[in-house]
Amino acid sequence: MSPRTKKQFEEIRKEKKSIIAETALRLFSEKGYHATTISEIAKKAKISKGLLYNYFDSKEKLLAEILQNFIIQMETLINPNMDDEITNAELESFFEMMIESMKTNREHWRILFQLTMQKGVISYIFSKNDIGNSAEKLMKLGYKYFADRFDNPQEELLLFRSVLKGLALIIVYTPEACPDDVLESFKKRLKDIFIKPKKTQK
Amino acid sequence: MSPRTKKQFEEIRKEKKSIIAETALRLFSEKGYHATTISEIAKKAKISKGLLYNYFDSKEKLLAEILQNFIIQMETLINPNMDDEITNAELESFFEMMIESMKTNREHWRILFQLTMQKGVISYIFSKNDIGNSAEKLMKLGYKYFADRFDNPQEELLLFRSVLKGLALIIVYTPEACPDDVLESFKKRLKDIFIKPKKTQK
Amino acid sequence: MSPRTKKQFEEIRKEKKSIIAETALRLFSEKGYHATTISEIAKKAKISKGLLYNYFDSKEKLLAEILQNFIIQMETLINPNMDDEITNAELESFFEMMIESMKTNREHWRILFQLTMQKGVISYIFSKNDIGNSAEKLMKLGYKYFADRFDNPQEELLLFRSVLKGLALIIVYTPEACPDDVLESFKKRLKDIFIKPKKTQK
Amino acid sequence: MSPRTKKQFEEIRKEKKSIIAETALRLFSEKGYHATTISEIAKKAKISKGLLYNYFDSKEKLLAEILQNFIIQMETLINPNMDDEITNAELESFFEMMIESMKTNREHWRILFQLTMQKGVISYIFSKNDIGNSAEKLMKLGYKYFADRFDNPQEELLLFRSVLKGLALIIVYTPEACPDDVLESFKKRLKDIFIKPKKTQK
DNA sequence: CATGAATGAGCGTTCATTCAT
DNA sequence: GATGAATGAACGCTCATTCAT
Repeated sequence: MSPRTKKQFEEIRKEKKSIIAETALRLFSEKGYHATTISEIAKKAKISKGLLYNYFDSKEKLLAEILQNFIIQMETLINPNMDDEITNAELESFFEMMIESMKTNREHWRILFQLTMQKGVISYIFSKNDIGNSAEKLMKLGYKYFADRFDNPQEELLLFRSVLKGLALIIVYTPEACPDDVLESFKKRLKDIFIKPKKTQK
Repeated sequence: MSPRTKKQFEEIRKEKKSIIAETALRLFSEKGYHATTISEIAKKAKISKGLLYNYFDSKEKLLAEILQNFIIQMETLINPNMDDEITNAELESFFEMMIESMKTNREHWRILFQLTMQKGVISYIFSKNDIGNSAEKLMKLGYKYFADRFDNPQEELLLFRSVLKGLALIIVYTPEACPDDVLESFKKRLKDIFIKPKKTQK
Repeated sequence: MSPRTKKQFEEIRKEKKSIIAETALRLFSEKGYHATTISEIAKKAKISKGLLYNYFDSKEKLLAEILQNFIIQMETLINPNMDDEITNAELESFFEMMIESMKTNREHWRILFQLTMQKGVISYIFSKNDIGNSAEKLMKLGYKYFADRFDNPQEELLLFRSVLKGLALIIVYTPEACPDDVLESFKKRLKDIFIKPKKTQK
Repeated sequence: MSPRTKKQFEEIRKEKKSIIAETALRLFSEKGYHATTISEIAKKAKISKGLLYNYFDSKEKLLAEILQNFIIQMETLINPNMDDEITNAELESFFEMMIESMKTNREHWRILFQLTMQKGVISYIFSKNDIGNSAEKLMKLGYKYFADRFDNPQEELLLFRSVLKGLALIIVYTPEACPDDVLESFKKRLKDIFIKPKKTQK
């Protein structure tokens, strides 16, 4: 029974923090941020309220921290590694990754959707990330992608964004409405629509 | 000097009620139902909290009343007049009307989006309407529409729903991202994709 | 169509005031003073809230005024006309009158019971009447009555007061529990118990 | 330094809950249920409003919990152990226990009196107990008791109930009006009146 | 590290009272 | 005289947060 080493303590801390975060994630995504109480999170995570505040400074910080990693991850996904152009292959893999992410991170996406739909909370969280910048940059690259391939790039970009956003909603909120096989053929359909060779410069 | 007539009172009531409802509509749509307080609504509507309850029985009823007309309107829009089949013309006008509704009822749609994304609140309000039924019926008719025209109707229905949902989000939350002219050509694009003659029966 | 005379106006005022008072009396007695709202009284009396305040200064004053007459009436009932002694005949008629009053003024009595059972409200109302004094005086005379006739006057006075109070509760709150015929024979029983000739002075 | 044990917490809870309940009991009995506010109870109990709700779910539940034990106790008192008949000894001990209860549970009785005198509140609390049933059964047994002993049982039952009710009011609200010695001789007087041998069957 | 008792600001709501008409 | 819209203080209650242990 030697006293636990610092490392072990840290391990425990990390694990407990993770449990809390996951519990909160689930509750936030199900009931919404405002409708979820700290008491409920603590109870479901089987710890005391006091301890929760030992790990997270506030309810808002808890939310922020939960989304932090996910947002960073999304940022890298959104933020193409090259700065000048999106290739067909990149768009294709962007598709795949986004859909994969929606399927595996349903709860994060739900929270994100809720937050983007109301003023206030989100700004605080997003202010710490470059996600706004990344999104803007992506939009420009996207526009260029479509401009290089379609006669009406704005229209096509809008279609692209609509489909993706809508699909996200469906996957995240009514997954039973898009079983895997349908989703697979659906992806093909999307590729048929959006992935085209660049127009030849005359 | 003489007391106000019944008509005058009615006038006052109607007008004030309308002011309150509009203020609440705006705040609910901006900040979300839960994050909006009665105090805030009252302050923004420049009345006392007490008076609000002279016009609306509760916060929930206020929300319900705000959405009531809109939901009924949506229901008739969603609920096709014929029970067996959707024609090309009907789908086209459905498009048009939905997009028109999103543009003119941005705030109602925002609230609706928020509500559908969290358990609880919505059920009470929707329980009084057949919107669930209508939606289900529409889904079936939609499937039939695509089944009559496409080789892979499930996939096509998913595409259709995705585009519509996504477009709704964009129009409602970032209208600056889809100016009228782009939207017009976009509608044509959609029609090209989804409106097709029925496959001939062999 | 000559304009109404002052007298007529007063007549109308008086009548309306009476309607309000009666409505309030009924509600106070049924639901209790605190649980009855001014709005409810006004609605049941078919007048506006504002008008009610034209006739009564406040809810408390309304209550006070309702009880005023009744209390005065009770006071004269309680307050024996002679100052030195209660005769057998007087006690008998006191019996009769009290029971009669309970039967005919059920609602007033209910309010009175409620009020005597809580601090605060009652003091204000009773402070304007001599009912406290009268009661005290009566108690002394009562004691003398029993002292002149019974070996254990204190005990007998307690019995007397208990019976009367309890009977009041029963008549006022569960009148169905004492139909007229039972009540009649009951009165005889009471007289048998309490009405006796004075003990002869040795 | 080390966290409190479960036992310690239980101790604290129990004690504080008791303080709150006693404070509420006193205020309810003095001012009435409706006229007593949660703020007042909290202030008098020297805790915050919030804490009160840590111990009691609502004002109504607080009332219910305060009365719960007392009502159960009353029920067993009221509910005679045998189902067919009340004996002289039982009536005598019923007397004694009732009077004892009124003296020691003055505040509970006050609340009970108040509640029985207004519609609404009481029903909720009583619905959970069989007190209504018990009372009804007692009434039948009581009638039988008097029918077996007196020529006019209805009248005698009414007298019995009146005396008891009235005495309760006096003991509970003006205890100074019935000192112990008077009460003792009073009880004897009552026994003389009501306790008699059964009439012999002819 | 861990507990949950305790706080207090603020919530949705009610209602006696006032006042312009 | 008569109306009911309007007020505001106070109600019962909730909950993020703190802190003694």
